[in-house]
Amino acid sequence: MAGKVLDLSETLNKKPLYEQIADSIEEAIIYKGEAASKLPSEMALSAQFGVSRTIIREALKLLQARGLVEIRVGGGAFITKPESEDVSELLLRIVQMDRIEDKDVYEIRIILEVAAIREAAARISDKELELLDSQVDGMEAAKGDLAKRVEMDCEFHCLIAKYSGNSMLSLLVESMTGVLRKFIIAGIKSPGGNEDGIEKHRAIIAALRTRDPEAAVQAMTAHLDRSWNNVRSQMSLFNQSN
Amino acid sequence: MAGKVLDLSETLNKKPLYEQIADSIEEAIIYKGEAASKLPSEMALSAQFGVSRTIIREALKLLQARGLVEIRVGGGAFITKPESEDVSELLLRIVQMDRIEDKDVYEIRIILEVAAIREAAARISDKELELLDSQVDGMEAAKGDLAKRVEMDCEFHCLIAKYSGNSMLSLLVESMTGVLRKFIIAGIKSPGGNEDGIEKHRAIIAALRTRDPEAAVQAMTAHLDRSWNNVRSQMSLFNQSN
DNA sequence: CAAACACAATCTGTACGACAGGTATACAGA
DNA sequence: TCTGTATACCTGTCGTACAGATTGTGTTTG
Repeated sequence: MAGKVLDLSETLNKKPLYEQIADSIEEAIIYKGEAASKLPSEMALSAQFGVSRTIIREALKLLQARGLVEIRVGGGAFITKPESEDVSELLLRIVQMDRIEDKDVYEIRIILEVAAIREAAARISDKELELLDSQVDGMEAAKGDLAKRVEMDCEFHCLIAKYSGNSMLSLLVESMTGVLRKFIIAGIKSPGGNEDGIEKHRAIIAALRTRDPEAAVQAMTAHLDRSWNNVRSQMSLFNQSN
Repeated sequence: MAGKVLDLSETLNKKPLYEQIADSIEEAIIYKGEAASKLPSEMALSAQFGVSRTIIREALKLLQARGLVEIRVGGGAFITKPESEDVSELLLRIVQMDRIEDKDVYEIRIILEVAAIREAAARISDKELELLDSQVDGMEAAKGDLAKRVEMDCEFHCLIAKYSGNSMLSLLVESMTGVLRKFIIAGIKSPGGNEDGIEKHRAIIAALRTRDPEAAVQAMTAHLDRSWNNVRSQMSLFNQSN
């Protein structure tokens, strides 16, 4: 009679406290949180949820890995939006652990970027074309600086995806870029790959300028096919000499 | 003169201990770990790395969120491979927080699945065609059980992606399925959507059986276009009545 | 008056100890 | 041989304590 009442909610909530708290905070972030705003301190959250600071910290670690918060030492936890970079990291791990073949990964690049440029060609503005121009100018200027050259190359392709007008497509292309970076580097390092790449990028812009989707697709396909050949030869060389 | 010697290693290692430990364990998992194998206990890791159990626990939380380990109460931490489900969760958060439009998301589905079926048509085996048949049989049998019907529908599309022979494409289609689930549900719930879907799936198999890529693409496109119309009308209804 | 410096409050990082509760293994008994 | 129980092991949770980083404030100085 005087026994404790069975708490069924606890029977179902097998999940440890730190996960429940993490999910609870995540929900609050997604539905009510503004980016860059500061979360209460660990002490405050501890009091607010009625759990120890340990739990709050472990929950924040989960959220940090989910890309939802950024924790600054001595500063606090700030809300951040998960980005394509987070997707890239995750995909990269899967690619490595599942030993997904290079050609399979590169083929996705072709599928996505061809789809992107097809849509971009029909809707790109003059201003956006100019931005692409200056991007290639930057690539040419950074011809000697591999890191910068690579970064601007990646940005070029991401820009086209952005100009497709499809945010999801843009997100995926950006995510794939993180996975593809090693290929892009190999392509630039391959004999003549640096100059050839720049030339092909200009051809892509020229095709876009005609607003003819199929011409743009063809220019992009030509670039990616050539690039893949360069990548393959460069990487097989690397593997042999390694 | 008697000032402390600058410790450059510490200058570079700005990252907190728990992150360093997490990265260290991650590297070990990726390069030397076998799936399902058990990690040392928190106490053992604590001693091994020379840090407190607190740090180990927080590091494990990071790895848990990265999809690299699964922590069982009283059992221990086990190595797991990150899966498409993890990608789905991440993409779903981004889609929600960035308010990416439904049509943009659905369009990616079309792009990926059309690419998948094009490759699958050229290489699918008789046995795989039979498996697709039985999958649709299952969908028909589960016509009344929405949850099961949805799951088998998703599996059907993932199977085709798998039969494309491209692991990366398969991964992305599976990941997108997690994001698209609400659309698939809406499509089935729309008037006639359930039966129509099953019929269209059979048409897809028939097209695949001819091994004609373009015929298969057309069947898939017809299905996805029709489905999208159903989804839109169903979701706008839902939104109005909500 | 303004700028730079110093101090104080706040917050995260890290460590240690303790106990509850879940899991699995090994041993004993039927 | 099978079953059930006891035990060792392991994660979950809590509390305290202190170091180090950051930020804001107030004072001092040019």
